[in-house]
Amino acid sequence: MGVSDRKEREKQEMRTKILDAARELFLTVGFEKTSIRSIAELIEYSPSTIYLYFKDKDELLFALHTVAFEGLLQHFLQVADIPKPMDKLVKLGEEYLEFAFENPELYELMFLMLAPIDSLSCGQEVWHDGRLLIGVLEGIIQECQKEGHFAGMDEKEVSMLMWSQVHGLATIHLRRRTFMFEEKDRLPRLQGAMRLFIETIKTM
Amino acid sequence: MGVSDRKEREKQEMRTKILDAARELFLTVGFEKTSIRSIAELIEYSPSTIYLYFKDKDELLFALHTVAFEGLLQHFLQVADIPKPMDKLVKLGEEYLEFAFENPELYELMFLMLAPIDSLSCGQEVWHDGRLLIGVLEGIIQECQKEGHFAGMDEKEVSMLMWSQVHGLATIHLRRRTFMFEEKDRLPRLQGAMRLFIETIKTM
DNA sequence: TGTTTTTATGAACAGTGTTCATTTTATTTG
DNA sequence: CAAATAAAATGAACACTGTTCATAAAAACA
Repeated sequence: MGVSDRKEREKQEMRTKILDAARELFLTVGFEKTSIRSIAELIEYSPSTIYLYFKDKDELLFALHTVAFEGLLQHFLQVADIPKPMDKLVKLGEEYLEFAFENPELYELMFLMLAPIDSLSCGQEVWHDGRLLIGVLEGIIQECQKEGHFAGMDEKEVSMLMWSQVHGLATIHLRRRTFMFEEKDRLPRLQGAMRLFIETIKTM
Repeated sequence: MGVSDRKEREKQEMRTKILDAARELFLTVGFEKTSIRSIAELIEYSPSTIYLYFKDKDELLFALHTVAFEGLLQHFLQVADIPKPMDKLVKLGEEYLEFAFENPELYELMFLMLAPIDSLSCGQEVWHDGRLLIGVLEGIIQECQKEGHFAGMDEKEVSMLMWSQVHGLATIHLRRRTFMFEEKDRLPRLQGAMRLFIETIKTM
């Protein structure tokens, strides 16, 4: 039956059509203001149609989740051809922050939002994308260890230290907590902290 | 006129009554599920009454904001009688994480939520509470510098480094991103990273 | 007591996510 | 090709949300 094949393909096309619209609204008007109804309007279907392709809004968000991780992975792959492992590591951190600042809505989806994770009954395959990125980080850390860095340290702990550091800087900024400081101090504080961090791990 | 005095007092009592109810719901059923209507029901007033005492939901949230910061400040004051500045610093970080883990909803309000900050037209007095805490941190860092630590470093940058580090750990955990790892790995990873961090700053 | 000011309310508005009976469209069968 | 069946799309409705505003109750003042 060639028909059911086409049906399956059309179903997939509709899913990506919805996803694309969701992503567009998500990135332009922000997450808060992206409603099922607005997505439906953009693709010129009724709101209820969306529920034929996605269980609920969280499942829709989670599908975007994967798209977002692929974006960050692209950034990560740019470090591959850097020869020195420690330089790789530094560049990785910088790429991470760059992605976070340039794609705040996607970053929110990946590392800040609670909704799509709490609901989705949390099967382990949900975390595939995230684990991949952590894997890249830990791989580079192990390369560094072969060159004598992070001696006697667990690469899992080192990766956690580094991830949480850049994630902390990213979220403080994305959640406007730098507004606490007068404007001229904001960027220097962030950049200064990052520089300090880089200097520190280089000596580890 | 003793009357207007009493009126003012009653107005204040009503405000705290609303705030207490909001806080209770906030901490029990969570932020997402705390609605104006549910607050009104708890204090046995109509929803519209709340709007006589708070401009909107964000202003209400922001009032809780201050309450939350006072809670963390209490934790911070516990380090005052520790003699060595570096021990103070370490304890401060541990207290910070303890507060975050024990009061996830308050932590969210203070450092994660966007709503009460974006709306409130952001007068500088809004940040008073946060600046106070950063002030405590920077004070202790300066004490450390007098003992030879963080030589040649800007205490603003060091404080940013430390804050973002513990904030990063806190949010990764609070936002369930540790679920990426198998269960037995989660706490060790967090604690390991924190231990590494403490060891590192002790050598700075 | 009558008037004015303050305080509280219920109804309504516009929005949300979601469900479901009904209708439209597409496919298969006689 | 026409009728029966299966699939897809929809509009109306439900139960929420934050918020506003004219009206009603209560308190303060004259």
